Amino acid sequence: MPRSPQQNQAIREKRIQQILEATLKVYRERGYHRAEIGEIARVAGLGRGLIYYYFKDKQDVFLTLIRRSLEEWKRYAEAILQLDLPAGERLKMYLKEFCHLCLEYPDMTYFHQSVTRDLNIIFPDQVEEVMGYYEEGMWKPVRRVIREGVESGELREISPDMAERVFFSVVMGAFAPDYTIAENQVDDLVEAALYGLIPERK
Amino acid sequence: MPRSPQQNQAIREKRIQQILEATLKVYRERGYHRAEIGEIARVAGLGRGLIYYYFKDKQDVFLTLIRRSLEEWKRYAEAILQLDLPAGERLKMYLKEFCHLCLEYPDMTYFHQSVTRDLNIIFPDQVEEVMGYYEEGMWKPVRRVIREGVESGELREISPDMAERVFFSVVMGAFAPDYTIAENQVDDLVEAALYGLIPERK
Amino acid sequence: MPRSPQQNQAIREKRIQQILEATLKVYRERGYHRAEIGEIARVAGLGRGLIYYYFKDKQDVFLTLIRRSLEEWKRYAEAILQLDLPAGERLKMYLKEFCHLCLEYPDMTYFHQSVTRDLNIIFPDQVEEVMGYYEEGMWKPVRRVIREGVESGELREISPDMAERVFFSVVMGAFAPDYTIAENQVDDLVEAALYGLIPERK
Amino acid sequence: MPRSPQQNQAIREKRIQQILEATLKVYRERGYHRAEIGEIARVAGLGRGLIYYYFKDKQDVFLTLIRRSLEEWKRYAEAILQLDLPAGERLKMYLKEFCHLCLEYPDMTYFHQSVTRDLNIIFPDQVEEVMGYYEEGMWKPVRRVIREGVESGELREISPDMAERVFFSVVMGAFAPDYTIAENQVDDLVEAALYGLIPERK
DNA sequence: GATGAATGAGTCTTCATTCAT
DNA sequence: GATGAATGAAGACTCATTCAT
Repeated sequence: MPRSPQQNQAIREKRIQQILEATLKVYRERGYHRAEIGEIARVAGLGRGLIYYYFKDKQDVFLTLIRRSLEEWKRYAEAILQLDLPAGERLKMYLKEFCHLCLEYPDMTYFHQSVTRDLNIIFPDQVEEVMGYYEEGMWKPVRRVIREGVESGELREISPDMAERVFFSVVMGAFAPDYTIAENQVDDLVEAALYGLIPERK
Repeated sequence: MPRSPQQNQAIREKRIQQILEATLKVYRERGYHRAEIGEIARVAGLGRGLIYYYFKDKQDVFLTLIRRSLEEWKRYAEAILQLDLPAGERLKMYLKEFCHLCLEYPDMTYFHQSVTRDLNIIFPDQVEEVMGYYEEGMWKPVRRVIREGVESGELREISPDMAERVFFSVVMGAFAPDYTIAENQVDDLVEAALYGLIPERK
Repeated sequence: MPRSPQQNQAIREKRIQQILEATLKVYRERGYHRAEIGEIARVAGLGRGLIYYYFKDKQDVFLTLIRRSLEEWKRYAEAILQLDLPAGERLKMYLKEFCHLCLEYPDMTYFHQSVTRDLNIIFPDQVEEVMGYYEEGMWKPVRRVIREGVESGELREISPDMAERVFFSVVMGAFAPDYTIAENQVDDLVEAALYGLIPERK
Repeated sequence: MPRSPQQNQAIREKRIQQILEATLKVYRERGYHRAEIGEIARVAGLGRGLIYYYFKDKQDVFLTLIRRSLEEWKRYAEAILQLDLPAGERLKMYLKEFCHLCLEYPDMTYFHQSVTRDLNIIFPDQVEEVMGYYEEGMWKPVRRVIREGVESGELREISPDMAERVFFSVVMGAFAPDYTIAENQVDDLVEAALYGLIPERK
């Protein structure tokens, strides 16, 4: 008695989820090269061969994980960044939300930090493609708002590129693997990112 | 007639340098796991076996590279941080110097950024030891000055830990593999790190 | 449709047997260090990687071979040594049976002789463990009977330790690699071991 | 100022001795394959290359060690075995002397025991040659006396081959790596070898 | 859809041997 | 005679990927 197409589709989606979640866990502990497919299968509670039923190869698993999670984040981010508020306010909200999610999903946080840094190693032949995903899901939404802020005079007069860079650096640095800020430090961090370390200029 | 001990010592030191420099290059292109010893040897212009003559194993090559470069940097950093200037000034000098060196030695910069992020993967059994090297060579010298600055009121009233984190995050973020600032952006970056993105608080 | 657990278990057991038997053959011709895993796999008719699927490493293959064969021998030996006969008779039976088996399975014979001699070289970190297997499977069953024989006056009045040693030495020596006794010499050997070289004492 | 031929000869002989002694020590701890030339040189207190000045290759070192030590033993053994005494007495003296030397030079004892067992592994192409050295230095001198003893009725009526085998087995077995008899057990051992385990035949 | 046994290419590492000095 | 730096062939081990069931 074969399954209905709907049942099959549901199974497919569920399996893919299992695999991607297991990938995240294993990657966190082992990094890309030592994240064995067999271990991912084991953690997902599936047979090893099934991964190759749903994905072309190891890279494809990771590529899919990146693509899916960025699409989701993009929707989330744009909901915040398109609110009807001053640019600075929206950035602050975004920053805080970002921090809270990082704290809630540390494996995902580590994954993206690490992967972005090692793109050319993990995807030597698809660097452009993957960078495109990040550009689209992570940078572009914020970039627009920063530009608005700089143009409207709300943000300091440095180049938007630089502002963007500083903005993200502070955030990413707050979730380094050997040091993660605590929930109650988020506000301070956001302050520091937006207003700097030194209070006044002469 | 055999070589003198001095001659041998000179050869040894030279070879170790060759190997470490080759390691840096290969790591930049391949990352830890794909940085094959054979490739490192080839780039160094040496036989594969020689690496094992000078180093216990692959990890030891990397450990030595970390240790040596941090020792050197520590001497350099302390020379700046112990000048007779206000804390803010010293930090600014340090930041700029750091940026210039990052720009001058991009392979070394990438190496340390990447390695610190993947400590538990590259050195699963020596995380503590390696973190100790970074603590000693990178963090401790700056930490003292930041604390001074916070205590003297020169820096904004956030916890020194946080200040330290922000400070380093900005710097490190400026040298991400897919985006490195240009020489003439250094001053802007330093400004942004120290005075933040938003000029005035209400 | 996947294989049933029973089918898998059967395959596993069969493969392990194949590997252990191949190990015995290759060891006989090459010794431990030159017994390459690749050659063992070839002789077993399997892929090289499969050995690492069933065993942790090369040592583990040998350890398993030792453990399994000694367990089997132990059962066999105890069946003889617990018969209701005088100690001397039981030892004679045991000796003869031992000799016959040595002649029937010369690779196994060579294996144990050689391995026991080189324990500290083959298993530098598990000498104790492996010696324990031999103690349990080989020595202990005989030791009990020898002690009985000495206590009952059936055996000459030397220390049981020494008797045990002589007993085994003779047996083992009869199967040296460059000289193995023939089937029809077994009785003579047993005689000589039990009654010595010189017929009478003054 | 070059050395005289005599000085050179003396140096040569001394170096060869150093190397052979070091070989014995290292072999004891590591076995043939793990007995590295570099380690032998280190233990001998010489440079690694010097070994290849005095010996053709690794095998040659071991071959020389075997040849030299057997020549020496042969002279020693024959002095005993040609005394004007009954065969049984001479064998007993020989046995005791053998045991004492084994206890005095345990590395040499282990060496010969182990090497004879692994001839075909260590010298795959020179088995015959090396077996010849053992035949000449170890077996032949004793064999003659055993034959005399059997013919004169002094030894039990088993084949001389078998007697020879038992004789040596007992001796060799007494110096297994995990069990070596003590000085004061030598007499018991000799007794057991010559008179067996069971005192009387019905 | 699902499983896990099977394979072999790719790497690290060891070590006998050579050779410039 | 003597040294130790240098080499590369050989072997253990890992792991992505395939495939019979």
